[in-house]
Amino acid sequence: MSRIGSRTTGRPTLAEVARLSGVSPITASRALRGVCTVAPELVQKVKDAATALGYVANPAARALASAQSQSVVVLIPSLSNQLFIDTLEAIHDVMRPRGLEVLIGNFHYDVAEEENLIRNYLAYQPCGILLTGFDRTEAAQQMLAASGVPCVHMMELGGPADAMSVGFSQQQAGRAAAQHLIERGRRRLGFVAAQLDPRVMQRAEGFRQALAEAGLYDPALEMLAPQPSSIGLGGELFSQLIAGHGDVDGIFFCNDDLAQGAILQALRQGIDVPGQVAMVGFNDLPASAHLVPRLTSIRTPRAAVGRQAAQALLARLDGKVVQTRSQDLGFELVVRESS
Amino acid sequence: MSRIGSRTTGRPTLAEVARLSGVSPITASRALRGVCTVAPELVQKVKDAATALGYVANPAARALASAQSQSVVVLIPSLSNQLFIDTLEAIHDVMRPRGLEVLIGNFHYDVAEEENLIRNYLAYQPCGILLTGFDRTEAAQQMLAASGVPCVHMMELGGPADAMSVGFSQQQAGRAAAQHLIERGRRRLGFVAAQLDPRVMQRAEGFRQALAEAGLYDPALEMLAPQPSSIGLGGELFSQLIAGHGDVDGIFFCNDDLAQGAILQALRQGIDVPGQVAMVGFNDLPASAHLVPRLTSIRTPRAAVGRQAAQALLARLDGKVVQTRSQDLGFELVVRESS
DNA sequence: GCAGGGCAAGATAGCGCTGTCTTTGGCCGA
DNA sequence: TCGGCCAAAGACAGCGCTATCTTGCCCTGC
Repeated sequence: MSRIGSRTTGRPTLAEVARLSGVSPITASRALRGVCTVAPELVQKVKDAATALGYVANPAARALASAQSQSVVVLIPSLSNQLFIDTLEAIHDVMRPRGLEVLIGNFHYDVAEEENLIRNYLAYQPCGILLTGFDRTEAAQQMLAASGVPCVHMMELGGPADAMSVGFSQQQAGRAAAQHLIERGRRRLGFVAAQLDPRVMQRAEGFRQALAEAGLYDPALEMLAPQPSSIGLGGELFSQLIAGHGDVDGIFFCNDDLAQGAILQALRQGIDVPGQVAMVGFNDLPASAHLVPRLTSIRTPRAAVGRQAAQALLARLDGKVVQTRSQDLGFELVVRESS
Repeated sequence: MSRIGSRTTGRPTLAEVARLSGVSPITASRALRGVCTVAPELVQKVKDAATALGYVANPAARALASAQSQSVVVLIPSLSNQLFIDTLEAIHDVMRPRGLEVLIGNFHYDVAEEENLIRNYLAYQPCGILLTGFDRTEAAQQMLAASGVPCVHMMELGGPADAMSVGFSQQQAGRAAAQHLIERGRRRLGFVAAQLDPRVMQRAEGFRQALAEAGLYDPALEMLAPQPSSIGLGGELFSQLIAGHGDVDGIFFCNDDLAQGAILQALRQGIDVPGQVAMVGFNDLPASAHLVPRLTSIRTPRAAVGRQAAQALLARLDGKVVQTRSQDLGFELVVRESS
């Protein structure tokens, strides 16, 4: 009896496509989704009708009927860090062509906020979730497990035995930085870090271990700042470190922007890099190869992490048996002028 | 008769919340949505029940029933440009607390791809769309108009009389760069640009006009490269320009990364900045203030653009009468050592 | 020649929520 | 005291699609 004030959207519906192509709505639905039990000529007819009408399926109706949306949730700790942007872009590039929507949750390095995002995003019934690292609340882990939605963990390796992960060993990367500086004959090695997230702390741990093994570890040469990493902060921390410990002859920065700030600050203060101090950055951001001197850095496969994580998830969704639950994409020490 | 293989999701539904709180599902729905015709004590009861059950509304069902999703589409030309990330983050920060999902479409500076994205994203029945600039296909414009979904245009001003926009005058910004260099006594002024999108070309136009008015315009001093803007490219274009025109004494770069690359290249080649050549960048990216010499740049309100555009859209959705259809947020010439 | 099996296509029945109309009940003025 | 009115709560139906079951057909094998 509802005549007045139609609640319809005005957009063409599956029923109209079905009518135009002379089949039932279900067949039209199957044809458009590529379900293989439909005769090829019918598929063509349906697709033609859909094109003619400008039909695009209503994702809400689809999600409601199938109890699953065509979307993937990505939870990252920050949008301000180039690192995650590269990863995000790679994920987008894999997912979009498959017709999957990417829902981005920025939890600002806060596990409580991440838990909230998980609670809310699970309501979307995503077909998969891409997470950063393994550090989250008990409640968040339980919700994820209870939902049954496939998860892939990015950036770190390890975690629970049944967890899929794509990343590299942050700790090994820290070790590599230390070993490189030691090989270069440096003995008073500093560590400068900001935004002390779990991955930064893993790098710190690796760096410390390598120094300790060489009998060179001196906690006084560590500058750990909780605030976000930035070029300006890098310059400041570098100045402080040098002012307090003039004998420092090598520094590992937990992120390239800190190292870049330090190089520029050194240039300003007339401190010779690498003559007086060698520097090693992390992530190999675009500017690093162009600085004066060019910055030695540990190149991390951040785009590859996004791409492989996305593909691993897709493989899992396609029902393929995923053998390698944990993919180590490694890292690469790129030696340049600063060391 | 469907007993076996329940199609339900296992998640608590509105009906369960209603049952637990002793009201009808509709009342529960209204209570949770904040519809004001529900008695306060009932609202509290319903909210308590929802919390107790861990209820989160199913967005798909909600969108289907109301013919509108709680999401906003943002279409940007690139994720690789820090500019758009800042804008995006600001949009996120405004929308998320309002419970609105942000759907990001990256159209890679391609109007055909943008048209496609619009077609597909309209199927989501978003409650608003944020667009970059005014340059799009006829079909895209028609779809947007036909959909009736409110749009806000970012980054540029002007456009159709009924269009809402938040941005600044790209052309004026180009003029400002030229005027600054002219005031500094520079006479042989170069223009270096990449990623020649409509906004870059507007800046170019403003720059040219100011030069022409001063009788200083020389097309030979323009370097226009279609590829994406980058530090490396900036260094290359700078070298080429100087090699071909040794008398150039001032350069305006359409983006800071180009200018940064040029400054570093100059440092390497021993070219004095600003002694021999003054440089002005665009966007005032984070590194610019720290380079040696510090880069003069035109600071653009990219985060503010995102924030205001988002708020303008929200105001429109709240039914507020929007007076200022076009918001000019201006720009700021930040003079530093490079000029 | 006919039973049985397999497969393509359709009928049916919701998914979980909200727009719309209807009902209920309390309060006011006459 | 009573009719009328308004606000609050509920009944009903349906948004557009797909999971599931059913039907009908053709082919195979004895």
